[in-house]
Amino acid sequence: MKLPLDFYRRPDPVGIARELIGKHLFTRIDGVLTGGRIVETEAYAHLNDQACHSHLGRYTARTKIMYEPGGVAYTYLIYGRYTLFNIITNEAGKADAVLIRGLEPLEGIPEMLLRRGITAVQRNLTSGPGLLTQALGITTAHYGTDLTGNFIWMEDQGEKVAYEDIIASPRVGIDYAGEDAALPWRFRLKDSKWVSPAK
DNA sequence: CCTGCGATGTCCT
DNA sequence: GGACATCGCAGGA
Repeated sequence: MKLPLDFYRRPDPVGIARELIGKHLFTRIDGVLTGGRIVETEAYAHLNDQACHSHLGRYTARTKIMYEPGGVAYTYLIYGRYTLFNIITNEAGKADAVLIRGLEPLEGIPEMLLRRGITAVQRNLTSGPGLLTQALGITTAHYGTDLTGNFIWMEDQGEKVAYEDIIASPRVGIDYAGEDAALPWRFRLKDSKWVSPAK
């Protein structure tokens, strides 16, 4: 079933990031269904987390969507070439987010290969936050997209992932966050080949 | 207005 | 292991 707004509008982005492992992410862009199983996430909290774009209430053109009620997409361009996809969680004004970092491709694989410009189903089809967005057709144009709508959504397909099968470790690429860089808020499905290659 | 750089990935050595 | 592409945004002037 499609994850409802209630799922997103809760506190504790860390718990939500963990719960999203084993859920499914779908897009229907230009009428084409693509999607897969989420195997890697990271949590970003508006409180006491220097790595979070909304840290200290920072409110800019880029971060304003984070202050909406949970259940919308936060997309942004990184390094001038990759779009990263986050879900916004919590209630309005409590700007938490979860970054989706790894996906096991399941649905619409031919279209995803086409978008990625590769011919074989291999790890770099959807392993990595900048790659899965390409495969799914997510761009900065999807900034603010309703995650319970018909373009981007998540589903619980009934899978129960065992606690010990989810590996928690420090987040990637946030050395600037000082001691918060050590927080174990990156979650990966154990033994999945579809987690991002990042250390 | 101007400058520096990032929640990355790829290619080269 | 290291260089670097490429551009919107953040922050300072």
